[in-house]
Amino acid sequence: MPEFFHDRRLYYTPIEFALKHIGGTWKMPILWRLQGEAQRFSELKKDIPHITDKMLTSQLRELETKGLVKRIVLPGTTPRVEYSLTDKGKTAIPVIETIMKYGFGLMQEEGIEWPH
Amino acid sequence: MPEFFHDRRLYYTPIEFALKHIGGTWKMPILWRLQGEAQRFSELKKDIPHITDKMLTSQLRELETKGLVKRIVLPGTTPRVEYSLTDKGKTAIPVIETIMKYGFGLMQEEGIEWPH
DNA sequence: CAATACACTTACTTAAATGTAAGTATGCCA
DNA sequence: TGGCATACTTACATTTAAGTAAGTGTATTG
Repeated sequence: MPEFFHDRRLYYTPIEFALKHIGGTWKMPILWRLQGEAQRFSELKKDIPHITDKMLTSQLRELETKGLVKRIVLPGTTPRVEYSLTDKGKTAIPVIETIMKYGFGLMQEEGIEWPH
Repeated sequence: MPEFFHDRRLYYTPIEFALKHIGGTWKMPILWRLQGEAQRFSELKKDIPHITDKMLTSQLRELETKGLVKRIVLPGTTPRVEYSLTDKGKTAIPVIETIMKYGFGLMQEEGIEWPH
């Protein structure tokens, strides 16, 4: 049977497994922003329109749990937390790029404008 | 605002738009099987473990509506229907391949065996 | 001393995706 | 004539993802 259990869940395909890591509304947009420099919670919030505190926190936690993102509490009095990609997280970037380009292509076919 | 309406729905990113076309549990596995030759409903059902009639029908309908799949009723008495990729559908294949390879990579890291 | 910034958490609700089970029309085959 | 195959549809239940609203603790700023 082409299927497997992992972490109390049954997967049918490698695709499903991949999307468990980077799928959903917010994970890819978050990972995408973490290319290059580490970003603070508040910076991610500013950069990703519509995301709520709760979604940003929960998605970052899941990405951390899966080892794609690293969380670093900066020293100091006021809370300051930085998020960055791990090596594992970096391997997702070309995948995201492929999907994003595909999405842009579909948008173009539909005549959808994207504010650049 | 980097966002747009399409078909009564609000999208925030091209990624979301792309996954509306090929996302979910079944769409990519279906599209993947339609590479090469056209496949009959019953062939797809046999090839895709765990998929139900209802899921296969609904996902094929959505893919048809979005123009990725073509549905052809074969002449004859008994119902015989063939599904194949449109040109638009074919552009999804390299994207799926990328995601699938990424999924295999993640599985390997986790030591998950895949019956080949 | 009150207001604000930051990075969260909690409880609850809504919406979307998926699954279960059964039924349908047509015609063929034994 | 009864059972089976094909390609569906329908009604319903469950599961998962996402959203809403409010609150928390610490510390700085005016």
